[in-house]
Amino acid sequence: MSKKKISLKDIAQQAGVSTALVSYVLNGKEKESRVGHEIALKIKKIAKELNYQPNHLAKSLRSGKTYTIGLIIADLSNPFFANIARIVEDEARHNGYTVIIGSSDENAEKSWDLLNVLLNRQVEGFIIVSSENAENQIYYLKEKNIPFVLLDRHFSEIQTDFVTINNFKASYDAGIHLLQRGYRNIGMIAYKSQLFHMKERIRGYLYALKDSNVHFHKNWLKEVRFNYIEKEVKAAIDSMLASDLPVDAIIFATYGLAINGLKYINELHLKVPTDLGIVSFGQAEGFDLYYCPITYLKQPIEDLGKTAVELLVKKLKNPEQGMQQVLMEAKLIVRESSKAKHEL
Amino acid sequence: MSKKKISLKDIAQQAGVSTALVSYVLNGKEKESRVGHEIALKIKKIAKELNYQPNHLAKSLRSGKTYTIGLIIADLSNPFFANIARIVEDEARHNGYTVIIGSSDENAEKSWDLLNVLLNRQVEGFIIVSSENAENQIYYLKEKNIPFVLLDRHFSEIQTDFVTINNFKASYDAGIHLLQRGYRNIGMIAYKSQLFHMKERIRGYLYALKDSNVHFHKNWLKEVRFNYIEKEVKAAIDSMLASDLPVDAIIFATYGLAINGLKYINELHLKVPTDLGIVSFGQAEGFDLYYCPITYLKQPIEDLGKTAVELLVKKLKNPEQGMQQVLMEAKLIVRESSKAKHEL
DNA sequence: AATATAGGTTTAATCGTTTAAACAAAAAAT
DNA sequence: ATTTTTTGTTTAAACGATTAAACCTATATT
Repeated sequence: MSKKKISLKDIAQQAGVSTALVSYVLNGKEKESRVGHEIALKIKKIAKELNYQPNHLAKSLRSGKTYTIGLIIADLSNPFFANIARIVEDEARHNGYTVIIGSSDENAEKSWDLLNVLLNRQVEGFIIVSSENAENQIYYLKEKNIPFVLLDRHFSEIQTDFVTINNFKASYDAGIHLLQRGYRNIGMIAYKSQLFHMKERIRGYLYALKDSNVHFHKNWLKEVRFNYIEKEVKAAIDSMLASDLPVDAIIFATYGLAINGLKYINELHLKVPTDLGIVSFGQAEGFDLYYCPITYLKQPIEDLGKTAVELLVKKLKNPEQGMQQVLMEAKLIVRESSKAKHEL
Repeated sequence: MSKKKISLKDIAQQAGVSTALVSYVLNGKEKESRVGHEIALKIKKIAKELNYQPNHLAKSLRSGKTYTIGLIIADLSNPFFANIARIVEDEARHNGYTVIIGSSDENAEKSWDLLNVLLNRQVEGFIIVSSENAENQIYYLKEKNIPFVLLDRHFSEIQTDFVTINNFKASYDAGIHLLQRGYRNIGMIAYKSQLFHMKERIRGYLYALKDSNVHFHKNWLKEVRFNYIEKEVKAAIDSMLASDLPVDAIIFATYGLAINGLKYINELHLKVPTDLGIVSFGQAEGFDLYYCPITYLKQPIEDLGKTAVELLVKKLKNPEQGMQQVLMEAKLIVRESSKAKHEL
């Protein structure tokens, strides 16, 4: 049934010429290589007839270029990242690259695994949404001079190419927004993480309070562990509310935290925004479904993904390309959950 | 900085032997090939020292096996599919396979593109969450004898391997559930689609009514177009409610439909489940966030993904492997949105 | 007429592996 | 002391493509 794969040789045989000619013609080098017009036509015809599909492996082996990039995603089950993956794959393909995606599931060890599998596969470069404790992997890539671009998350202490949003500003904006709307005791729930973007989100929050002369109460900031998210978010909220200076608004540093937090807020029969104002990072349909649409920081997903590909491709085409770092703005989408206090 | 890649040849040189020996040793064939014990150790040591990483391209070219499978996903931005992708990638890697993922975005043409790119890349087989109108692609693969497994969606008129849930039964269960809870005028919003799983969901719904001797009112079933989902879902709901036999419950045939529908139901200030009982296919955090947790059909995501890989790998290892078709059960997770009428 | 140039095609090396087959030397069997 | 067997190693072809170089032949230039 399935006839064997057609190779250059098969075409050459049918046409009664050497494989060299076939290669020249099929790669559009008939001019430079002065292939006879007749024979060129014949070769093309036969190639079409046999439905010739070049073997990418052979091409790559010979040329040293695989036109493949590795995409390591911290958590593919997160819709934000899944969307990024979709964009990256699409954009890369339009640039002639194929993407191999792996989800590290926020686990540095798995990330190493993936990195090695992909390197074995001769990927030319990486786009990485890094997980925590993966610094060594980044250093490794740097040392080996393997091109890569960090996406969404980067490390302040390692000089690399990256594309992220300005997390400090985004968080700062969120804080200022709530303050302007009349909220005073603003809490933040973030992940306990060494990752720079998370620290920036916290820093932005703190500066918003500071710049507004609101005295920060240490009980307002909660850092929960990824692996205990459900339990610890609950505890965080309990604690924030039980304090002598209970919060009247919460900023969630990620979409996942918000989901957990809002669920618990429902359980407690607290009303948003009457009892608690809410702003969250990330976006997802879930926020639209909440009885009170959530104010959130919208990240330019498409732009982030496309730019990451663009930078990487630029670097692959030109190894001399200098460091490229892009910061984008997140946009605060204001909705019901942060309604002005005086309107409540 | 980055020293050139280490090849078998380099190791052979250092050890003062031929590449053949190195290959034997590094592939654990020292026994069969009677390699000297001493030299074997030496080779291993050098390989480790130089941190030798085999070139997968060369291996594949020579052996004809790429240990790569293509995963074509109808819509990677859908969390359900993103999760499937994550599972498939993980499971495949544990079986020694690498996955190249592409999102067809419910577009048959893009799906063709992907298919060809992946075939060029010499993938050994496919796992496909098919989009509509992709029958020709399936026939193509069959004709070419290229192994593949359809996942989540399959075509009733094409004999293929597949792994899906029993959509008829799931939908039937949802219908019966609502009827038992006292709802009488049950509507369904589905996609207008030739895809078998969608037809099955509709069929299950209709049979649930029939078997319960509830007369089906043609205004209760709405099929909306994917590309006009927002507008048409609204129109569907309006129409269902305006009818002389207005619905008191709705089954959404997919997660995406539910999101849109629930948003609109909020806009209309209708209360779930008092005004409208709800059951939906699919799962996502969004459902938990709704003021009234949504009753939904939970699909065994992990099982689906793993089984698809399993079937494909089995087929790759043994081309004689006969047709494999697996139907799994979706589980109805009962929550507030379908509360018994008499308890309201 | 001898030489240079252009036109058209083939040869052969190469990329990094694998592996059947050939080869050589030592050990065992005659 | 031969022959056979075993053990250890190398050779070389193959996978499917690319491409510099070599090679013809015919025409143009001197």
